[in-house]
Amino acid sequence: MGRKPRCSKDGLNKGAWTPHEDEMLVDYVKIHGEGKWSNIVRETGLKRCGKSCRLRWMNYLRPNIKRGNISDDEEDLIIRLHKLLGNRWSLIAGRLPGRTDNEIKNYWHTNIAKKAQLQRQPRIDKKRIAPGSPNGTASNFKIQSIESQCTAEVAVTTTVSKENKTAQDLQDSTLAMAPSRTQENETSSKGLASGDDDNSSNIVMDDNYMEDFCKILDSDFPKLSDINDIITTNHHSNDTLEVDGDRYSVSINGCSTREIAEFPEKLLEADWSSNKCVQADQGFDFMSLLSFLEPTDEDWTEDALGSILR
DNA sequence: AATAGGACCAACCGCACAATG
DNA sequence: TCATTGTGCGGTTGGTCCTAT
Repeated sequence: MGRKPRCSKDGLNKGAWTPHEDEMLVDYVKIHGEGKWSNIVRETGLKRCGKSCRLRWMNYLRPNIKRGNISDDEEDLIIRLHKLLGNRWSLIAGRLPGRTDNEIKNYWHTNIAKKAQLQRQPRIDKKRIAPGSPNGTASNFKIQSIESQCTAEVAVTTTVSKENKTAQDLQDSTLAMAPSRTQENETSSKGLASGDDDNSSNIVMDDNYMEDFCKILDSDFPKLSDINDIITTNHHSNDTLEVDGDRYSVSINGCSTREIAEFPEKLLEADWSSNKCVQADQGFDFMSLLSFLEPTDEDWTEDALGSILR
């Protein structure tokens, strides 16, 4: 935000750390603990900026840093977590004791990404099918994007179909609910599509619920409990989703809202505490999770869940 | 033995965001 | 309310090591 990087101050060392510098940093942390990195320069005379000190400590000097090759199990976990979390290296590293985000990031780029490239299929970039017939009798608006992952290209499609509103109306209203996602995250997906979605579930929502629901699904890390609340609160016995008297059917990635409703319940039932992959009361990337499961072509079964919990 | 190219990884850079004055 | 500071994160760079020719 317009602030000059402190590391660019004159007189501060850059490049590889010397053993003496390491020693000074370790001594400082032993006495003062982690944090307050910018004080180190003032208090020790170490000619490194705070950021550099933090990085050196976190990635190299910190106790319990695990050195050596990434094991097969660790690689497997990295791939799975990357499926779930994307390039959130610090979160991934948090699930791998002794490994740093930098190390995992490097490993990903030098090993796993390379493997993935070999397996990569021809890519279809964001595809957008414009609204259909202007008379609005059918809603044919569809956005489809590709979730590019290390071993598979998975199309993730959010679908909302309407029965008595013009396609453009629906496009305008629903896109307006979450304008940020498509701007900020090209690999995320969102869309509206035509409405022969017979698997649609039985949900009635008013405007507020619809808005909440879309906001949650379109956030980067919707909370399971939030999704669950919205869906279960509005789950009724008829076959449509109603907003302002208009009827919609909703599906995500081809899954009906009933399946979506069951999905978080199953996730909540799962023993997240033992695998620490994703905590039920924390955020997770719903779309990534869907795309992770999608290639298995399975329902939301315990087996499918088990495959990511393993 | 020399060297070019690739692989690896530590460190840097820019940005975002929360805290603080 | 706004500017500044501190911290953390992901992307990128560049130095070093390794390997093939």
